[in-house]
This record gives sequence, structure tokens and C-alpha cells, in this order.
Amino acid sequence: MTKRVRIADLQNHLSQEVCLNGWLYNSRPSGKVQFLIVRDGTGFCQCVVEKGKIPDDLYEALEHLGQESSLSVAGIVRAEPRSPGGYELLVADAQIHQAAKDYPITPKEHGIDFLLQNRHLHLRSRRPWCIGRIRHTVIDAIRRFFNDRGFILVDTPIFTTIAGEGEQTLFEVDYFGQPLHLTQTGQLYLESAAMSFGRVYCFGPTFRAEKSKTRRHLTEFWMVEPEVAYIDLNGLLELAEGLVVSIVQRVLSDNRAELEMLGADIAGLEKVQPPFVRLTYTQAAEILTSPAAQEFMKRQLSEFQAQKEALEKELTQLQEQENKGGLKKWQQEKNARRIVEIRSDLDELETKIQNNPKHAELAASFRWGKDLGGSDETILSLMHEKPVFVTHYPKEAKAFYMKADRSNERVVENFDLLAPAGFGEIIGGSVREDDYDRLLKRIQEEGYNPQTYWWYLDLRKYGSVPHGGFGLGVERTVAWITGERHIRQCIAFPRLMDKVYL
RNA sequence: UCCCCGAUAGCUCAAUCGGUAGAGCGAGCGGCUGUUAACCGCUAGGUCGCAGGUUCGACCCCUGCUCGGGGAGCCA
Repeated sequence: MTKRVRIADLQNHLSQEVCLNGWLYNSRPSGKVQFLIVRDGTGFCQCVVEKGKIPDDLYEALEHLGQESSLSVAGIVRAEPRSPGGYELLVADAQIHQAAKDYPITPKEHGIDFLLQNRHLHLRSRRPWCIGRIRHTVIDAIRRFFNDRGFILVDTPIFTTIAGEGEQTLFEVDYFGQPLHLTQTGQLYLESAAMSFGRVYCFGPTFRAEKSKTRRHLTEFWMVEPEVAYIDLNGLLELAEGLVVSIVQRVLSDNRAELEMLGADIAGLEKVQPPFVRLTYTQAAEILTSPAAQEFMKRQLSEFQAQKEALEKELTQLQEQENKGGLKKWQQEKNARRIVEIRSDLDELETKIQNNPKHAELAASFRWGKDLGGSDETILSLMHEKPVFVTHYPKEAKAFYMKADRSNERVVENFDLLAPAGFGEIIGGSVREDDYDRLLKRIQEEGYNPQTYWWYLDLRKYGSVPHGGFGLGVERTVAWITGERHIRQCIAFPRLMDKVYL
């Protein structure tokens, strides 16, 4: 029996005969030779089948084998730059385990809804595969970052009795007759644990019943939350900066091939180095209302318009070519495909062009005291190449547990981290209010029942210390790093508002 | 909850002025010894989302509904 090898290990078996176990990803028969693209979970490999080198009936069976059929192939490994992984297999023998017919996901384009309806199969496709591997690296990098720095993992409950983030977004659960809800954050529990271990983190699913139908929202997502005793805002910023840098570095070193396949912005990721940009909310507001921001928006608008004109010109040319006729059939088809592409790009540009003045106006009319809107965040992050910290938001715009800045009571000691290139928020965090009376007052102001928060208040009665932490959304981080526009492609089985596919 | 866009073959899309539909991919068959979402030829595949209205005539115009996409608010 030939040695079983995984595609990722082929480089160590040059010129040897090996056996791959996998699935047929694509095939290109070409008369007396066939090219089978086989995937095995670790990668993709081109397998060459030449007529005469294997039995004729096997050759024929392979020629008619459907996409995603399961099979084993044996043959000699050789280097081949034209093969996806750089190595190919010259097939000497093959065994078909199950011949699949009419696999629904073809090698061409599909709509997002169709793909999610077939998510159980779509996971096998190249893009979800790349993203899933990067997600794995991101999660591993996060755990290592905290474990290497003496953080203790504390698993906080998923059924919870208290709200952390606003009560409208809770999923309620009937817990043997008692109404509980699914966790929105482990933070409050984590603060309790931090007073025991000093530095802690939790990592788990988070549930928010936000009625947000956008490409940035899931109702079930994964979040890592560190919490540290004896830390100030600067310490938190450094921690967050270090975490994000180490995640990006790990992905750059472990998943470069996947980033390339996805067409991610590798040069942009390489610029993610400390120090990140640090702005206070007040400075951010000044930037948004400044002439520079308006200039920036105008430049963007003219850029969009230039792109639009270029696309329209190309469209006209293609249509003229088509009307003239005399094109080969494959050229016609290529043109038709390009036309569809241009139209969808034009649609998107049109939206951007329409939104630009609105966003510019929103930014210009920004008044101190408001929370930063999505478009404001986009402008701020587009104006900088590196991630941007925004700190010291107005108290009114933020959660009750955030510590009031003692030197300016109108603001709290919090921060958001905006990923670059217009991606938006991936981290939110704060120093926590550690004074009993102030915290009690804030709970009352929010209209919450202090009795529900009795144990949380207790933490301020017994050895209260300055402490704080933050939450980083895994899917948003993965979406930013991979350049994926839909957050729902960044988790295997996404849960959306009003829609759970599988 | 609100605003914008869409629904045509299994999938992705086209159909000029209102005159009962057309490509590619996929599937099936055939051709091709180095392909790269291969290519070339042939075949099959449709209650144009649902209900109503306008009209001699509706994929096309109008109303309602259902489903989907994008965005706002809110957030990681």
C-alpha cells in the first residue's frame, strides 16, 4: 500500500509514490489527459491522469466523475508551478469511494442567499476554506497572546441574570420558569474574577438581539474579553494594540497563501504596527467638522466619479463591440460577463456617490455629545492607514459601568478601536467605575434595579481597585483581515436577524 | 421600526417601444495530450415570486402580499 499523505505535506515527498484521500474539486478533461483538482482539507492539488497509464475503464470513470465525489488517488509527486499548491500528482491508480452527481455549487458565481442555504456544502469551497483557516489562526493567536502574558481563562456563564449592554438587545430564555437571558458580555462576571486572579479573559459566544440587517452584524458572534486589575486607560490601549498586532502578524506568517487566494490587502496588513493612531472623542469630532474632512470627502467623491466614468466608458465600448459583431463566441461571453460585473460595480459606486454628500454633511454637522455614527467611523478610519483608537466619549453615549474621567466629568475613560480602510469598529473597552456611590448612581440613572446588581456593587465594597478591559469581535476581526465584505462568511454557521439557515 | 433596490431555467444574469423568453455555468452526449472558473459542437431544461388591476395584448405599467439584498438607528 502506498503511503497516505496530506496535500500540505507533499513538499516532503517529492518523486515518491503517495496516496491522497480527498474530494474532487474540479476536473478538466482534455482528450487523452485529464487534470483533476483534488482537495483533502489541507490544500488543493492538481492530479494528472494520462490515458494508457491507468486502466481504460478507470480513466473513463474519472472522466465522468462529478464535482465533490470522494476518491483516493495514488501517484508520483512532482513540482509543478502550474498546480495550485506548486506540486502535482501523476496518477497511477485511483479509487472512487462515492460518485457525486449534480453538486449544487458550481465553479461559477452564486448569490449570498443561495450559498448560505447550502452552507453545509459551501464550507468546502475555496473562499470559506481560506477564511475558516484564518479564523482558526486568529483564535489561536488570541489565546496564546493572553496565555503568554499570565492571563487566566475564566469561562463566564451563557445564561445570565444581568444585562451588560442595554436591555433591548437581550434574548430571553425560559429557565425552568425563571426568565434569564443569553449573555451579551462576560464582562461583569469577569470583573469579579479579575479581583481573584488579577488578569483574566473569557472567550465565548455572545448573543445580541439587535435588529441590524447589515454586513457587519450577527446575532450570535464570538468575542474575547480581557479584564485586568490595576490598569489605566493607557495600559488598556497598549494591551489592545499588542493583541491586534500579534493577531495580524500570526496570520501574515501562517496564512499568507490563504490571504493571497482571497485577494486580501497584505500590504495594508503589514502596516499594522505600533503605535496606532490615538484620538480623543473631542479630537475626532474636531477632525470630522474640519475643512480637512470635507476636503477628504470631496476627493473621495471625485475619485468615485472618475471610477464611474471609466466603467461607463468601458461599458459603452463593450456594447459597441457587441453590436458590431464579428466577435468569437468565447469573446462575446467574456464581454457579457464583464458587462454584468461592471453593472454591479456601477450600482455600488452609485450608492457611494449618493451617500458621500450625506456622510459629509453628517460629519460636518457633528455635535459634541453624539455617539460616532457608522459613517463617521468610516471617515476617520479612511483618513488613517493604521488602526485608530478613539477615547473619552461623552458619558451620555456610553454604558453605565464606564468610569467617569475625574479630570473631565463629561466624558468616560473608554475607547473604541477602528480597523483601517473604512472597516470600522472591532474593539470596544473601558476603565470601569470603581467607586461604589458613583456606580450606584449610574445604575439608578439608567433605570436598572440596583438589587439585580448587588454582587456587582459588592466588588466596589471589598477592595475596589482601578480596573478595566475590552471586547474584541472575532468575526469582525476576521472580516477585516481577510477583506471579506460579509461578516456571515466569517463564521461556519451564521445566525442573522430573522434568518437561521441551518 | 424606517428608507432604497431586487425576484426570469438547478445557478449567475439578459430581453430595446407593452406584442407569450435568451446566453453562460451546471447536467447529458461527442471532440481535443498541459489545462488553470480550459476550450469547441450537439441535447435536455421555463406557470417570468404570489394575488389582483389597466390593456385588444403584460416579464415589462399600477396596487397589495411574500421572500431576498443594501443601508439608518444600535453595536463587536
